[in-house]
Amino acid sequence: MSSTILAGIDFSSPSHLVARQLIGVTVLVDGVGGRIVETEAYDGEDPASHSYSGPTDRNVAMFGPPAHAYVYRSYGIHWCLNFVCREEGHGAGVLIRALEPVTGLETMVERRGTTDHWLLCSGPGKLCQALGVTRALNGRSLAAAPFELAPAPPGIEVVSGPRIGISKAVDVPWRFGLAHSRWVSKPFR
DNA sequence: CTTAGGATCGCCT
DNA sequence: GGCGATCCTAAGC
Repeated sequence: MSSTILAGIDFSSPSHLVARQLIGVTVLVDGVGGRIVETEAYDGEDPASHSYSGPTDRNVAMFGPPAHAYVYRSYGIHWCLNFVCREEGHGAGVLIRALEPVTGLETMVERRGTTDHWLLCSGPGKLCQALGVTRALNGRSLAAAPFELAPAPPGIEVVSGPRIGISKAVDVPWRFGLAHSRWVSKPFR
């Protein structure tokens, strides 16, 4: 079996721990990407999670091996990227909500149709468009191309708060962000 | 500044 | 038929 440790993170850990550790990690897709500044954790026992009611055709990747991608379509329009974590079969993952764009700026601008760098990756749907993430990457290993992960630098300061855009478990503080970052989808308070 | 509506797919009741 | 782990645009205050 493949290792669940990537970029210095043990993806077999509970989702909220992985979500916190992912802040500051660099993620590239085909060489385009940046530094993760915002994540949200979801868990198999979590009413707000897609995996709460068990596997379906859409969410089956969440029940597969950790350190793999779960990509789903949101509101019929956007793609959203998750990193599967916890032990296999549990159905947990971390939603990647925002990046600080670092590499491949020209490609992101072209894909997003805006030259405003603040709008390139400041939301789960936006960053998938900027990085070219689609269903084609669903279930793929994060340890292999086109994915490329690099560890976070030491001394990262992480803040947390309630998750965005959900109607269940609204008070669970499983949204994590890089402190003071201007690249998040919405400010923390 | 805030609020409202449309786009449109997969899963639910 | 309804409702999302969203985003964009337009209109109102």
